Amino acid sequence: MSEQITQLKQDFTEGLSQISKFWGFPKGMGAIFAVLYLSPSPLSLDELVKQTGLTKGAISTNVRALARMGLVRPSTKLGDRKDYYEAETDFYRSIRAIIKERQNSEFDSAVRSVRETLEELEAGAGSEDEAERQFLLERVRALQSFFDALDGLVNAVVRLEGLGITTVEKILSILR
Amino acid sequence: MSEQITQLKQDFTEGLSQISKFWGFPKGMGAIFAVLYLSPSPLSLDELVKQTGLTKGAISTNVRALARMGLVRPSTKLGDRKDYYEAETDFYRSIRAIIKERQNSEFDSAVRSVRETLEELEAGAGSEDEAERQFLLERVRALQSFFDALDGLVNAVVRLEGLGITTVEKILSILR
DNA sequence: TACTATGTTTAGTAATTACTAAACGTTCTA
DNA sequence: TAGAACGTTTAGTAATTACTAAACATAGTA
Repeated sequence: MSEQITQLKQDFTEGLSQISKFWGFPKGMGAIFAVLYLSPSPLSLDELVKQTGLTKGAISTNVRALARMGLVRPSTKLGDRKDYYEAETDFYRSIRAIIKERQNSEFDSAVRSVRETLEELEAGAGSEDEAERQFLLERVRALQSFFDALDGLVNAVVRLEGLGITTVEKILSILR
Repeated sequence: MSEQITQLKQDFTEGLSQISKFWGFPKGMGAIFAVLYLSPSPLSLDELVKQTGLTKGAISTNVRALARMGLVRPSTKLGDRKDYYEAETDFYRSIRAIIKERQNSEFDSAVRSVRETLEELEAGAGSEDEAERQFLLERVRALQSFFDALDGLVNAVVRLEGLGITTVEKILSILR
């Protein structure tokens, strides 16, 4: 492989690592995805070890996380018991998977806790601090309805089969 | 202030701390915002120290970060040289500010690096590994156009003056 | 059955990040 | 000008996270 192409791949991998880190994922996860994305065929764990410089353990955990997020697909070769992985190339599909994955996370439980706060506030009518309670009620309600709007949007996206460029463009046309 | 309300505020603060952490911001940032959000009037740094349990230093840096993100607004009282802060209650406005803020970050430079990879690939026509080059070109191009689509969406949102529930609902109606 | 090839888990380490405590700088007031 | 009341910066620490190395588990093969 030419010097230049090796260099290009390295730069690209570095870039995706940064992006990964930026979004709160491990740097190594970005690197693994980059290597898979630039490979024309699925790669085994060992090949990933070679190409990323990470150890088996790190690859193993990160690649499975990627698979859960739908950014990577497991695949197998007949008569070969190695696990192979390849990059998902339909990013819109991945986005949906990521969102779905996140819905079962601590994020959702945190959002739920806001709703609980709201419910308790609503239940506590007529207590001593009525004025304050009203104020809090209003604020927490506003936050909750913001979360609900986001949630509606996210769910709509997740339910879609074919979110693609055209859908994005339709949205854009509304926004102008 | 009643026992119960104190408890509610604490739970709420805890919840926002989690959410903050989940999105890759410091836990303390969420706590600061929560306290401000539940306060009917702007709070000084010292009051924030009391109510969050963090130190002046931490408050100082975090509250300024919040201000840059548009989640919090500085305010002043006449004849009082303390800095006061209050929570932004229009979340759609905050979202826009956050996105804007992020545009000048390492994220953008990482995305730029992908574009550079692409340009180099395009420039390198006719080298030895023509087949591989073509393959890489295709893949990197696809990623780039995905980024472009996202970028378009984000920019459209940022440009909007009044992204509100109605806009979100319009989007939702398309998506169904 | 033992051996080999594989992926996973675990215990410890390195690196990063968020925070504290205290020094510092600035501005107002006496 | 000295002192007080602030907010900011800094140097060090605690807490968290991502990783490594190696033990482990499992399944296929001789």
